Amino acid sequence: MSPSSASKTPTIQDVARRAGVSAATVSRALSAPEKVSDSTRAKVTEAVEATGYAINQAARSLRMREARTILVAIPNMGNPFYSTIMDSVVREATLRGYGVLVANRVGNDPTQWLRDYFSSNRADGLLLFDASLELGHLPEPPRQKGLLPLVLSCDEIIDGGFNLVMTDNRAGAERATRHLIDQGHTRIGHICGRLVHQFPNERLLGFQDAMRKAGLPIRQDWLFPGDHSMVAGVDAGDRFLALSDRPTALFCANDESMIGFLSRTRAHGIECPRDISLVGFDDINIAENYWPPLTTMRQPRNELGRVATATLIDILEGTAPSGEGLRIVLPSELIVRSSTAPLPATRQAVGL
Amino acid sequence: MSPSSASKTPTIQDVARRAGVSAATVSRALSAPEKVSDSTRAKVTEAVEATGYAINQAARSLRMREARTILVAIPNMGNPFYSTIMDSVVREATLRGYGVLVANRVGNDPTQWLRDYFSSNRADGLLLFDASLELGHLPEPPRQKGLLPLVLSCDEIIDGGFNLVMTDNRAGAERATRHLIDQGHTRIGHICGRLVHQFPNERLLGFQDAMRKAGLPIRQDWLFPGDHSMVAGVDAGDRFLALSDRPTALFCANDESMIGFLSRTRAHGIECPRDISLVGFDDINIAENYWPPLTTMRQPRNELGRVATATLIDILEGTAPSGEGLRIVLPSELIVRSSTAPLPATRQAVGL
DNA sequence: GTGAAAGCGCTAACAC
DNA sequence: GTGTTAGCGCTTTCAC
Repeated sequence: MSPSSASKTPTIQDVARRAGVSAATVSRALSAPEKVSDSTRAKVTEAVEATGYAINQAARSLRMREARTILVAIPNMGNPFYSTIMDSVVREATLRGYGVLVANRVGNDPTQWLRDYFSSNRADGLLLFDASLELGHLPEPPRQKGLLPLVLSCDEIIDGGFNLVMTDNRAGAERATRHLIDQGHTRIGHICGRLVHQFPNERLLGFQDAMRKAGLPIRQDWLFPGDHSMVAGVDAGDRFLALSDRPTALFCANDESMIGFLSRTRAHGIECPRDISLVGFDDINIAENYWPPLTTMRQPRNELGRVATATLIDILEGTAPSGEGLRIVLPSELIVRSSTAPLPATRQAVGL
Repeated sequence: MSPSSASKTPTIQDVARRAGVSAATVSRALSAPEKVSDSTRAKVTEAVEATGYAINQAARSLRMREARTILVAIPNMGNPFYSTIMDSVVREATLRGYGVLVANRVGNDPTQWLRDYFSSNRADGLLLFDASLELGHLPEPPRQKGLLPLVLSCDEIIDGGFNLVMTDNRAGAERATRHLIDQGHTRIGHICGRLVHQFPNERLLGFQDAMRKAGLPIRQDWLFPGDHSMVAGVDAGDRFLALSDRPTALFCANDESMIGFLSRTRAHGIECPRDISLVGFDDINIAENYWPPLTTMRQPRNELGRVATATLIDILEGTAPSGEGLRIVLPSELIVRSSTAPLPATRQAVGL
């Protein structure tokens, strides 16, 4: 395979020598083909193939002061919702010639661990999944050189200055809740997502919107705290079981907490949708094959990942529309399966 | 924040100037503190903090000919099994000072996409999850300079030369099947994992081991083809439903295909474990909260990710035991939940 | 359209 | 122990 006797990986010099041109010309032929004559380009192309040359990214990064790499920060990689997004992120980034680095928070300085990636020239931009974890700690101003955060897919409310790509959480939550109302339910509760400093997030707001518009009361004891995890759903199930006066339907901030709730309550004889109707959010892979199949708001995860990545790279390359507090909102979609059912007329009559 | 008026990110020269030493000394103080006097070290430390210096990885990589980065190749990132492993991979790598790059296959040359990462000096080593996708295409010899593959968590059978970190798939599969046998089942089938070139994989082998030892027949029409996906499980469900003579229990190559199977067959009135007992493999997060809660072989996913990463880095740094066809096998564990039940005596009596 | 030369920030010989 | 020097492989003026 290796053409020359030297076992080193070929450099641009090797290509240049073989093509009978200078290294500068090879560089140009590769990154700006139009600046080079046809014959030269052909010679270089041949030489590249013959030598098996691949660019040394480290050298390029050093010289160009850019890593051609984006950093993806995920709070909880095990979450199936995020892991699916990752797929489209990596795909889009690869297509555009960017590498994808993954970061976990390690250590206890919430600022430093992200910052280091940039100051050490390892990444040019940041894709932050789920704002709750880090947003408050991000260095100011957020858009300082080399730190271009792009937040996506959070249901928290983000104050300006950050570039966002997200689903229409509030409208989606309202749609989900309305589905319950349309089915005749009036006694409706909510398993909440993460609340930052007790502030309502977008999905809670959407839930409230729907309830208010329908003239339905929002009962505090039917508002279950949560954090998008399955155990939060299990906890909500416990609280539900302890209730003397129970709702007949629940809007869950995401599918995982819904699954936790279902699992716990079913173990205590509560049947869904016979005894309780549930709508979730996300439409994770398993939603369709759970029992019962989950009614849920589908987020366009592939689009989310693709658009966020494309936008970030556009910003990095200076081709983004503006780069100033961009806000791209993608629509969600109600997927009706079997975890919701009309409230039986009998129960409706007696006010249950 | 920025101490000097220049807005550039500080270099090692800035630190040197501030500490009143040479750049070489700063470099030494940082990477080999024992080679430098106490007082110098103190001055350098102070200067680093004052300037907010962070090393430029691109420059370091260029100079050292190593990227301090590992590449993780995952065939299907959406799979909850893999995404959980990723978490421990990133954690361990970060602890050891390595970055984690994620790769997806893009384009159609199965060799090139991985190779490029190394020849371009972007990654020093490879963590290959699931061998089926790429192993046959990996360049030979596999352990050529700069290409140190480490394969983990595949249930395929890998011929030597690769470094493996994996679960005891064969023994685990045998254990799972034995659990079914212990419950009185004799009519047992299997939803297969990926078969490479029709060769039995380790889990199929383990299934066969258990059946053979128990003197039970392995029926071809109860061996359902699969690929670890949920739809494969759904397909298996269809085949099962079409059977005139059905097994009473199934060992599923993984939890996801088990879930697909459950979902499809339940929609047709088959109740688990009343009508069929099922054991899976993996113990994915949702296994506990599925309905019924899944009996399954737990893989030590965190350990898998941690050990694989640690081993890879050990190899890269030359501190691994050998680096020659290493094979680390981690134990799996039977988790009994509710998807399996003893075969009712009545059905047993009539040979069902 | 192409080449020569400089330099990105770092580390490793080699002096002292 | 510490400084000086060279050079990793690339891109980019600046000449021609």
